[in-house]
Amino acid sequence: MNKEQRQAIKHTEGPLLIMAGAGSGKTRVLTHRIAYLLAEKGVPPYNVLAITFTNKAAREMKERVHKLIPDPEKAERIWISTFHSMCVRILRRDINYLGYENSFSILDPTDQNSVIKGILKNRNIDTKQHHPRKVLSYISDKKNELIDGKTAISEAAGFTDGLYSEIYKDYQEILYRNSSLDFDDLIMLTIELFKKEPAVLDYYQNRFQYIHVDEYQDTNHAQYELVNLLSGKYRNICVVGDSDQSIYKFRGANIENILNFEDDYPDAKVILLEQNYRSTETILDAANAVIGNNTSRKPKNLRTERKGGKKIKTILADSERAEGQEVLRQVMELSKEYSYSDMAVLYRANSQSRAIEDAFVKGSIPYKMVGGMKFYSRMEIKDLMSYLKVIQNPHDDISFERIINTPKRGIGQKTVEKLLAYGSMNGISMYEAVMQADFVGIPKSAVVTLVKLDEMLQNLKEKSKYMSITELVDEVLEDTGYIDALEKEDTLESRSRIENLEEFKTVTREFDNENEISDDLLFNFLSDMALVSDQDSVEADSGVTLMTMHASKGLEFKVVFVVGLEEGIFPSQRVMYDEDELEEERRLMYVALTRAEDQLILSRADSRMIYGKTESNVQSRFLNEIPAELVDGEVVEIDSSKSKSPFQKSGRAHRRTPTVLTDNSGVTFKVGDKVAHKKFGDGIISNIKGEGDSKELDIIFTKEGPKRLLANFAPLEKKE
DNA sequence: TTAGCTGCAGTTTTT
DNA sequence: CTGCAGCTAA
Repeated sequence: MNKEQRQAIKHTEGPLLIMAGAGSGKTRVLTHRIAYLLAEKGVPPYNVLAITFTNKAAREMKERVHKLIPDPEKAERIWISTFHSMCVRILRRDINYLGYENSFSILDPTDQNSVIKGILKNRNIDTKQHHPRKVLSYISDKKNELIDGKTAISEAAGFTDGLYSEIYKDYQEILYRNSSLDFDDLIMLTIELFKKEPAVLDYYQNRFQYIHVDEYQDTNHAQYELVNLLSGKYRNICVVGDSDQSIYKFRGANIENILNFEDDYPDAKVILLEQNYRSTETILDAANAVIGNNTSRKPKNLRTERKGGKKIKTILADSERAEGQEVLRQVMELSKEYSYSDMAVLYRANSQSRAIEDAFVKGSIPYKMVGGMKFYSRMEIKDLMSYLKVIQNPHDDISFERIINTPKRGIGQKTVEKLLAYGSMNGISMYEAVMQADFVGIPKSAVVTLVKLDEMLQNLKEKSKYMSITELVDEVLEDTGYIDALEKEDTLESRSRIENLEEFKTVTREFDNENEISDDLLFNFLSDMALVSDQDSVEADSGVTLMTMHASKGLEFKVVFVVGLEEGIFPSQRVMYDEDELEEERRLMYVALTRAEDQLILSRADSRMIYGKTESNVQSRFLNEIPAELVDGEVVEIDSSKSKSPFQKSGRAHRRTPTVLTDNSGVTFKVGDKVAHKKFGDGIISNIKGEGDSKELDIIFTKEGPKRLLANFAPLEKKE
C-alpha cells in the first residue's frame, strides 16, 4: 500500500472521493477499506454496502472481500451488488406500495422494442420517421432524469417532443398493467418508492451506514439521486472513479456527478491515486499524451515504476482482412512469450470483430469473443424464458404474446389483436382477457385452444412451486410441445436449437446448485438472467480476448491490440464534429491504451468494407497524438486475398506462411457432411456458398454453434 | 393462418 | 451483406 491508498482505507467517516487513475489499485483499496471497517472499526457487515456497475465487478469484489475477511458468514452479509440487482432486491420486497405486483418481470431491450412498435402501430405512426430506437432513447433519457410521463407531456416543446412524451406515457401504462419494469425503471421506481414511503427509505438508510460506489463517473442522474438518498442520513459515502474513464455518456452517465462531488459535500476528503501498478512507462506516456488533449478535465498524471518498456508497434494494412491477418501473425509470434489469454484485441464497434474472427478461425488461434452474437437473445432461449416469465408473472403481455402461438397452435394475429384490444379497453392484461375469452369475439376453436393453454400454464405454475429450475424447464419444454415441434421439424436449424436449449440447462443447473427451492426461486432466476450480460460470460479459459473498448474497461492484458484506428471509425463519424463527444471518444482511447501492461500494438487499414462498400479513411487523430519517440517502426501488410494464392504473400521477407493453415482443395464438401474442426470440434455442414478459394461453408458445431468458414483453408476433416 | 418472397433500410458504445 | 417488414399465394 502506498500512502494515499492507506489514507483512503482509514478515512471511514464522512464523505470521501477517491480519484483513482487506471491501474491504481482501486478495487484493492475498496476491498481493504471494507475489511478495515469490519475488523478495526467493528462495523457490522450488514451496515456496509458496495455498489458496482457490472456483475463481473461485483463478483470480483465479493471474492476479494471474502479473502480478506476470515469469517465467511460475515463476508456473506455485506451487500455487494450492482445498482440494478440492488434495486431488484429492494423492489421485490416493497414495490406493491407503488401498485406493481411483487412478481414483476424485467424487460430486456427486445421486449421494450416490441412494446414501442405496438404503440407506434396503434397510433398509426410511421416507424421510419420515428424510429423505435429514437423513442426508446427518449424514454430512457427521461427516466434517467427522473421525469415521469405526465411531467414530460407538460414540459414538451415542439411536435416530436410532444409526440414522444405521449408515447412515453402509453409505454409506462402498458408496463404498469403488465407489472413489468425496464432497466431504467429499476432505478427510477426505487427512488419513487423511497420518496413515497419514508419508512422504507429510513430502513435502508439505517441499514447502509457505510456506502461505496465504484465507477462513480458512470452514474447517471437517477443513480446519483439514489446514492444521495441512501447516504442522506449517515453521510458515510465513499465514491471511487476516474473522470478520464467516463465513456458512458450515451447511456446517460453524467461526468458532473464526480466533478461536483466536492460541491455536493463541502466537507469531502479527496484522495488522488496516481501511482499506476499495471503498465510500463511507454504505455503510460502514450496514454497521458493522448488524454492531455482533452481540455475539460482535471489535470492528473499517472506514474509508474516500470520505467521504459517495449516500444509501441503499429500496423498499416491495406484492408480489414489484411489487418486481421497481421494481427493473427503477431499474435502467433507473441505466443512464444505470452499465453493467448494474456492478449486482447480491442475495437470500436462489434461489427469490426468479423474480420479479426475470420483470421483467427483460419489460423486456428483460440479466441473468445465478448458480446456480438448473444446466446440469450436466440429465439429458442427467448421463447423458453417467455414461458418462465409468464409462469412467474401472468400479466406480462410481452412474454405472453410471444408464447401464445409458440409452438404453433393456430392462434393467429387477428385473435392476438382482439385479445390485446379487449385487454386495453378493460384495463386488464392479455392473460386476463384470455380468461374471459368467451366475450372477446374470437372463433370457438381459438377459445378452446386458449382454455387448454391456460390450464397448462396453471399446471406449470403449480409445478414451479416445488421444482428446481432445471426440472421446470424440462416440464415446460415437454408440456408445451416445444421440443416435439422442434424434433418434428428435424432440420439442421431445429437440431441446433435443441442443442442450445440443452446448453441452457447447464445455466439452470448451476443456478439450482447454488439456490434452494423456495417461493423466490423462479423470480430470482429470472431477475438474475435479466441482469446478466454477455460481458459476464467471459471465461477464464485460454484464448485471445476479442471485445469492444467499452467492454474492456476494468480489465488488463499483457498485450493489447487496438484495431481500426481511422478517422470515421475511431473517432466515430457521428461524433467528429462535436467537441464534447470527441473528448468522450478520446477517453475511450485512453481506456483502451491503459488496458495494456507490457505491449501495445495499434493498427489501421488503408481501406475497409462498410455496408458492402469499400471506403478509405486517413489515420485516426489519436494516433497522431502519441509522441513519435514511443513508437517503433510500422509493419505494412498487403491483402493476400487479392493475389491468386493466399500463400503467395507479398510484403515482408520475415513473414512465414503460417503452418497451421490447411489445404482442403482436394476435398469436396456437401450439405449434410459431418466434419471435425481442429478447434470447434464436431459439426455438420448446413450451407455452402461461393466457389474456389472463396468457397464458404456454414457449419453448425455441436459445441460452438454456427460458424462460417472458408472451405479450402479451415482446419477441417471430413468424417465417415 | 402461415410460409415464402421481395424490397428496404441500417451500423456505436450497454446495465 | 444482413435482418426485418410487408405483401402474396396457398
